[in-house]
Amino acid sequence: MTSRGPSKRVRKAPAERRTEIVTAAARVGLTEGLECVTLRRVADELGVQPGLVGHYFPSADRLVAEAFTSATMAELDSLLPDEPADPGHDTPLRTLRRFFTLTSSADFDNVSRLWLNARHLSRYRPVLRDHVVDQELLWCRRIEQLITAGTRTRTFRCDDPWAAAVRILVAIDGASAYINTSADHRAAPIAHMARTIAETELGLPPGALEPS
Amino acid sequence: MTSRGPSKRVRKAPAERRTEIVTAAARVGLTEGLECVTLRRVADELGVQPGLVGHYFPSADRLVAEAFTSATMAELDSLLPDEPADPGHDTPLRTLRRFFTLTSSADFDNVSRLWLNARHLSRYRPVLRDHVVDQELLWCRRIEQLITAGTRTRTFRCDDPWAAAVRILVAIDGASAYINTSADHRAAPIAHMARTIAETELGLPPGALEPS
DNA sequence: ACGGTTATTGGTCGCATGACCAATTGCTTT
DNA sequence: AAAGCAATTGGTCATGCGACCAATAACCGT
Repeated sequence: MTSRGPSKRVRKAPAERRTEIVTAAARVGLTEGLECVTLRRVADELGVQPGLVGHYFPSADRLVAEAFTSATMAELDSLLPDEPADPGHDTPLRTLRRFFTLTSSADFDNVSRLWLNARHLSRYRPVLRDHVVDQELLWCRRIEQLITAGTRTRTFRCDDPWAAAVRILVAIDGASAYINTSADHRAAPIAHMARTIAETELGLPPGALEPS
Repeated sequence: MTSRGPSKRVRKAPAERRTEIVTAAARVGLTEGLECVTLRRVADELGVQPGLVGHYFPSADRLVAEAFTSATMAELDSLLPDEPADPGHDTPLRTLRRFFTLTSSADFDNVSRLWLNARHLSRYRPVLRDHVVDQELLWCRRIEQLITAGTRTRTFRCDDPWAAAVRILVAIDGASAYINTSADHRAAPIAHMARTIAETELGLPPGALEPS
């Protein structure tokens, strides 16, 4: 962690410090929830005085909003890299399969919690709300692109890639709505629902998107 | 509203006062959000001192949890009355159709917000969490019963009513996750998704659940 | 009519938050 | 080496929260 000492003062370039703050805030928001992203909490995450965080973010709302964007942006890039590294090997089918494997894994739980968190908090915080809407559209577009690509290679059959992307995300968000309350009874019917819906939306045979 | 006067003291039977408090708390939770259900807010909703609310709810957590249960319980009873008033006229198909009409209407928005709110807050509040799980199962069972009834009259064709009920609710919850952030782009593909899924789950022809 | 029970008042306490600010000190430029 | 800029400190302030409690007054049974 950070040194416990009497706080030797460290001076950094504003840009660097700013991203450092946002990154720390994103970490807190992802693991503990966005309501824990406070000036004080982020400050001692960095071993710094609360006033400093307040200096970079005169309004705490912006900090929360940027923390959310930072976290979800990073997650999206890990789920669906914008440019596939190896176009020959990373087919749309393979990428989508990997996507469902990842979003079904327990590592995605904190991300589910974050989305739930942000969508609720958007009720009270307009700034956050704007960021959430942006990210929702971004995620949706990223999936749409993937579907469109797969349609061109005849892997998928889909008339309206945008609508398909929207519906796939609805299924994922619906399933992850229970992340904090999951009763075991519901687990089974839910587990593969998003994957199944995706298969029908894309004209794939059942099981085509199961992890290989 | 309540009188503004120097608060003539009114004494009520404990049971009555208690339900009065819970009802007021439910109203606040439904319209303003569960984080607004505070001792003070509920107290002046009733024109009463905060200490009184604290007297009936030594832990504020229970108040929030009971407010949620009260609100969702009432809503469920209005959506799917436990005993159909007229068994000859209220067929399962009709009831389900009405259910989708109501859940799609704007009057349901506050309920969607409440569920989203509660599911997120459950992350931090174990007592609320238990109540949410109970209500989730209750809503699910109520739909399962309806499906089972419709299966007996050969209206629906469905092997696993429980799984069908779960998936229908996932679709509804998925769609209502965007209640606070809805970008218009997504509105169209989402609108009828739950209804469509229900139709396929129950072996109904497309449009069978559209409002008549 | 009266006394006792208890629902209700009206206040206090400690804590956490965001906002704000003067003083300090590290770094860069001259 | 000196000066100036600004990143950083370390504190204050008002607000809203839950918890707690002694005093009060409304209602009941006698």
